[in-house]
Amino acid sequence: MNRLTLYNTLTRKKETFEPLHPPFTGLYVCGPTVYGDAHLGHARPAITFDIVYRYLLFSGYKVRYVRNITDVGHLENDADEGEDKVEKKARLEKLEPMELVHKYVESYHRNMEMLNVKTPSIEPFASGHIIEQIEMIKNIIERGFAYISNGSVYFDIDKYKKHYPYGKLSGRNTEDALTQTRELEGQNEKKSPNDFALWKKAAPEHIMRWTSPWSYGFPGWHIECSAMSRKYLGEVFDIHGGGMDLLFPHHECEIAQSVGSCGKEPVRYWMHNNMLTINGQKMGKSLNNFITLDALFTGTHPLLEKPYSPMTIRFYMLQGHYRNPLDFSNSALQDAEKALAKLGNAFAILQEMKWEKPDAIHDESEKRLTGFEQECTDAMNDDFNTPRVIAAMFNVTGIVNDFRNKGFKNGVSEKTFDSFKKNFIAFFTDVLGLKREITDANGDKRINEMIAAFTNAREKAKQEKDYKLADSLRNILLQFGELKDTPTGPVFKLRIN
RNA sequence: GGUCCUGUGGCCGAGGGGCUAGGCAGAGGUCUGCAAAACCUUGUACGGCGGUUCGAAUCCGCCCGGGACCUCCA
Repeated sequence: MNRLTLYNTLTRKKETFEPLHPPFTGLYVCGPTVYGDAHLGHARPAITFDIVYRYLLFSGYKVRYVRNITDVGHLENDADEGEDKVEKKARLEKLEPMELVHKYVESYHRNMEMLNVKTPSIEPFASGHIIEQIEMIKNIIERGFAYISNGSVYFDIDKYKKHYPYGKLSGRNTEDALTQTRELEGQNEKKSPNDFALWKKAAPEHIMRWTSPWSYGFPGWHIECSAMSRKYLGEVFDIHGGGMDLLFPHHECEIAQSVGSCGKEPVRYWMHNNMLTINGQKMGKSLNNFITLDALFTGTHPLLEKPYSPMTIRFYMLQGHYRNPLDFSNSALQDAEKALAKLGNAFAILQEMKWEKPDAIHDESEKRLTGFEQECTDAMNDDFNTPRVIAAMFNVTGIVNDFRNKGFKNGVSEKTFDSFKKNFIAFFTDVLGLKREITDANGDKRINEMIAAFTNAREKAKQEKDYKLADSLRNILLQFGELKDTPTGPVFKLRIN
């Protein structure tokens, strides 16, 4: 049996994955705070953990995948002061907070679907779990790790540190943080600047607020993940994922909250994806280089030379390892676009290919196709190494193309071919979640007729050696898809997206 | 300043003490009305200086460069 290993941020080592209750396993990933359109930065963790989810399923696990939506409590800055992000944006857009949340959740879902990111098993909203959050805060207070101050509740880091280690995930100690922390206004409610809010008393103008034992208010930013992961995955669960930027303070606080409320370490394997840069530069609001996914797909951002399809983005991200930084540039994306087209071409050929009895078995091909599955699973088992899976796939495209071009004269055995075909298709579609964006136009009869009219007209022009007309007809067709002249006649495939 | 990551051929990116990564571009070729596409063949490499070792791109030290978090960001 192949063993999956993954890099655990908690131990800074690759570890063998052993779920608590096999074959069941729980995966929790920090989803977006929905106050704007999803951008490239949201795509990376979504795709990274989509791969984790897909591969766990592929490996036979029964996975419960929880990815939350944060729609309350995430403040404009992390000093536990400032405005709620959702509420501020709602005011700017003149919408009810719930209306704004709905709008951006829809947009997020649409983008994720385009990227072929599978829907999680559960997608809980922070605002839908206020009661669970209040209960958890009560637990923390009962166990003495939080205090009430002016209607707000804060986590008591100093007290917690007397019993449990704080900072073990992010590898930092609070003494350093203390000396580095700036003086921030409104921190007088806290005993120590390291303390963080579990519950905030709402100002009178605050719309999003709920009743609680302490005040009419709202939950702090970190507590929703602790409360919801516990509710759906239990006090201790297998994998928690998110972006590296969430390591501190968000995930560190999650651990403190869970341990503070029940004494148990909540997460067995912490996984973090690395960040993105654009043209070698950090993606930041002040730099105005945040590219929304919609802008990317339509090519409307000034930094973009052209639109890039969702599959190009997905493929590009999978060409790099999730724990390394990834730089976005026009040339890199255009390279990826071409590479994916090539791989997709081999995939399409293979999909339609049937085994034929070869004159002779070609040992080298036989060997490589037989080893293909192992290469792919070895790569995936090694901390979800998608770049190596992709390399393994490119390594066999030559063989596939050879079969197509030269037939099976130097072929492989039926058993080898069938199992290879099955595996290639499985890794392409199920594990990597790729799909071709070019398709046979077999859905709409009228469109097929129109395409046939164009291709037939071009063939006629070619026969009459009216190449000028033939080329202009081809140019028209190329605007809508892919046209290939094959020995058996032209084949047109419509582009979707 | 603190904590951590990283430096691979023209470019992007895996690997990680001796065993071909892969892609894009470049060069040559097949096909073709031409072109494109597709396909085939093919260089160039591990930031610098020391050390460990029979052997280092891979381990260790120092130096130089890039980045992340510590402030809103996925």
